[in-house]
Amino acid sequence: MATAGLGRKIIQVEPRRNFFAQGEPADCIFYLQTGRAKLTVISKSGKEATIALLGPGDFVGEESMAGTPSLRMATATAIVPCTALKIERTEMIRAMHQEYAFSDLFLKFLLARSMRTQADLVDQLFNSSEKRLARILLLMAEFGQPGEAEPLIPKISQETLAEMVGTTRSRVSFFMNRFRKLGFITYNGGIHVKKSLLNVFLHD
Amino acid sequence: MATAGLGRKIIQVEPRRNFFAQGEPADCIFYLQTGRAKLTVISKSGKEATIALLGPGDFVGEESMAGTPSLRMATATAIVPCTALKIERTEMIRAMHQEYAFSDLFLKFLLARSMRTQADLVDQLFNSSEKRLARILLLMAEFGQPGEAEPLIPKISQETLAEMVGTTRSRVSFFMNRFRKLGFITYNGGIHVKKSLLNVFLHD
DNA sequence: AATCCGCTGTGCAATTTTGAACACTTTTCG
DNA sequence: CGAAAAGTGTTCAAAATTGCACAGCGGATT
Repeated sequence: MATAGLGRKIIQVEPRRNFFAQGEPADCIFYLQTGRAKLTVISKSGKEATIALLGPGDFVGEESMAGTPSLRMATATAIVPCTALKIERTEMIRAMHQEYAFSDLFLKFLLARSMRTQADLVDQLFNSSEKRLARILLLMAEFGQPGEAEPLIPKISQETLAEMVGTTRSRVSFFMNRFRKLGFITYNGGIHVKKSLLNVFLHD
Repeated sequence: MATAGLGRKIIQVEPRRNFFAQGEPADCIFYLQTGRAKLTVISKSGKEATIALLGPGDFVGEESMAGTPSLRMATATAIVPCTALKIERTEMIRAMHQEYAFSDLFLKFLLARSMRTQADLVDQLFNSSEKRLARILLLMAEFGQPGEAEPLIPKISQETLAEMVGTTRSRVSFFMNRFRKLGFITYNGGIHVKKSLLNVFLHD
């Protein structure tokens, strides 16, 4: 990052504040250094869906790098205090042409993101909402503290989970209790996830 | 393409034959020059889903460009006779570092694909299967012959449509007839689409 | 302490979706 | 050609999902 000469514009974003909002012109891209953020979309009918969680090392707002000046397709919101580099479109293009390492970094990110989104789509096409909830719980656990056997998922409302799974809150509540009875999760000031059990359930 | 020195390995793929199949090692990428192909995924339970249609100018098999040698996440199948460049991973990396124009081309493609997949995911999260079918019909019409007022969608089975929409064939049959009664489409050796009407329906 | 407020656990009726049938109609191909 | 295969229109009961509604349960606010 430093060698690419991009260390200039560092910004801070407080929880619940936006990096940008759906519909705004997309003229810059962010590189998240610390914190957690989410990407959400709002439908015409007012429903909200969370389509991605973002952490350190993620780029936010790639749509700005597509050809013609376009608009933000989603809203990026900080969950906890965030630090990020703000990079103008033109500056980003210059950096990518100048630094192999940097363009490789961005390319790898884009590929990873694209494949993850594709996996989400497949999940949505194939699985029931119960399986999808199980999958999201596993992903969130991993997102929190990678590698731990029985991670704790910070604090997240069933409403938000419902947005991510693509279902209703009452459904999430129902499944969460089922998972609890089955011993897949424990509620103890946050959600503890038994990865092994959940994994078995997820893969049939 | 020519300036990047990639014009060597041209391959032909006949309809119903694969560029590659889900689970195989991913060591090369294809650049589709002529023809039509589709990307499908098969679930553990044997269900099939079509997650993208591919045409001239599309890259196929980007997963091979992700860091560590990985596996194909989907199967790419020719729909009509296809001509494509086959590019080895290492060669692709070299070309991208050597030619700005080429790396820009690939980057734009990746961004477009990523955004399209994201839109598909959002569609899946928000809309009913009827709306999703309407959307797929519109996209397919545009994919066939861009710009025409009342395009004809080549030849596609309800089974395939169902795979793309993420529903069952009987449901597709039901909706297609509804659309016909409402004048959104006509069956006349292929499917004629009244874009204006379908658009109105889609956007509430 | 009393109140408000957001989140959660439940119940239930209405609606949507699945999955599997069955009868036809086209296509494909030996 | 004629049989086999593929595709289509339609049912229908079973299952999953939605959309509400309402009650309890902290935690914060005054």
